Amino acid sequence: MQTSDLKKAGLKATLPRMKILNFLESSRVRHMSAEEVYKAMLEAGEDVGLATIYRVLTQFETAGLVTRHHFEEGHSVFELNLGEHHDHIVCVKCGHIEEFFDPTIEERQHKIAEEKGFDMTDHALYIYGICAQCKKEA
Amino acid sequence: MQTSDLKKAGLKATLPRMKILNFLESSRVRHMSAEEVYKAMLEAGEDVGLATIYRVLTQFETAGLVTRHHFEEGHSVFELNLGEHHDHIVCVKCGHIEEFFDPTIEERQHKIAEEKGFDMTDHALYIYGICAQCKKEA
DNA sequence: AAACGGAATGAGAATTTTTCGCATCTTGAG
DNA sequence: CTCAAGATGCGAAAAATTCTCATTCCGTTT
Repeated sequence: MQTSDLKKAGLKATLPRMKILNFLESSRVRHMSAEEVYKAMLEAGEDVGLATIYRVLTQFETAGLVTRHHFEEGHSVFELNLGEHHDHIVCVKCGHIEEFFDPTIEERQHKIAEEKGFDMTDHALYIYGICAQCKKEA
Repeated sequence: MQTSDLKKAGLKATLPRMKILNFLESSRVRHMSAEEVYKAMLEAGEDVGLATIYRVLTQFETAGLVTRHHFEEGHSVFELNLGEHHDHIVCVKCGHIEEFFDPTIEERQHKIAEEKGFDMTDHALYIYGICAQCKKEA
């Protein structure tokens, strides 16, 4: 990451913002709550206040750097945007998440929004189920 | 509604549960938060505790009488099940909700779950946008 | 129809998640 | 280097939801 990435997004390049963006880019976990980001960063020795994590993640979302998801857990989950849009299939047993992209569905969604007279701004598709691993273990 | 509806769902037919089911069936608003149900029932003279509303709506969800949605507002929204599955397109300006059903999307979803090795238990598709009315007003 | 046991309710306390207020500190412009 | 605007940190405050536990209700058994 670079300070220029933040500036391009219209955000001042402050230390906490750099640290958070940095952390998201280096994290192998792609979907995290604000709390999880906070704790993981603490463990990594980066002490950024929880309120700041919330504020910055919301700014990142507005700037399009990050996507906020509302899974079924009662809190927001954030994911760094890596360019390509995709949807999610979530295991209701173990929380395992896989991503997919389906052009047919995308196209139908646009058509539906159009038919209903909406200007689509966003969309979210979540498939819930039991993953292969959990099926085996059951 | 009948006490038998609750019994069929495996729930004891208590007065609060009857009142809530009754209320949902008679409400013209189809998507409501627990808080909204609570307040609307109060105004209608039905005093059921908020904690009970939460408990009962969760039980109804488990029993399949009701569906819980996670829109972008940070709280759960409940909808009485009327048989046919459908998805939602939500106006991000005024909160207006329309429902739709698209067989092509449904089919693709099943196929995707299968490909990924999941047993699909549920799925949720939300399209967000600006509705025709709000576009006019802007 | 009276009695009983287990489950359900109500009210408020407690949790959890997220936002706010404000004093202090940084960033970026000049 | 200086300064103002904006950002951060911390704790308080909100908002959403769950929990605790004493009391009440439901359905079954006498």
